[in-house]
Amino acid sequence: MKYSLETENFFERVYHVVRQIPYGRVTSYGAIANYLGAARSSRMVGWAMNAAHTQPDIPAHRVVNRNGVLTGKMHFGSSIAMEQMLAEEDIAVDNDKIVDFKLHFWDPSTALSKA
DNA sequence: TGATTGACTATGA
DNA sequence: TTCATAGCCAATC
Repeated sequence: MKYSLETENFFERVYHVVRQIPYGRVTSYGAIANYLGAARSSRMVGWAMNAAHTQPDIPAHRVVNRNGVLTGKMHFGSSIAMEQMLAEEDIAVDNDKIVDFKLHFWDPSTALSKA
């Protein structure tokens, strides 16, 4: 079968960025999309994360929406699995939402210091 | 091939 | 401030 190199590349980029998320930090789909130059394609990041389940090294629990809400927690098998993993990284989660999200927020565009 | 969906975000009321 | 709608692009049905 045939894969779209651009799409595959996009997915790879998403995985790469997510892997760069340091311990105790989180980021948003939009931030990743923005770093990839697809700020309007934040949904594609979510789609990539859906496929990220094929990649065991993807800390998807560090990726939330712009409000810091664990929108994808249901994709971790357990509804509490995601917040538990975040709790292990000293990230407080209240009502499926990261406490002081902006303090834990990690912007790849800034952290990776794009050229 | 065409229509619908989706781990989102931004804007308007 | 909260709710509803539009836009985005790719994958799935």
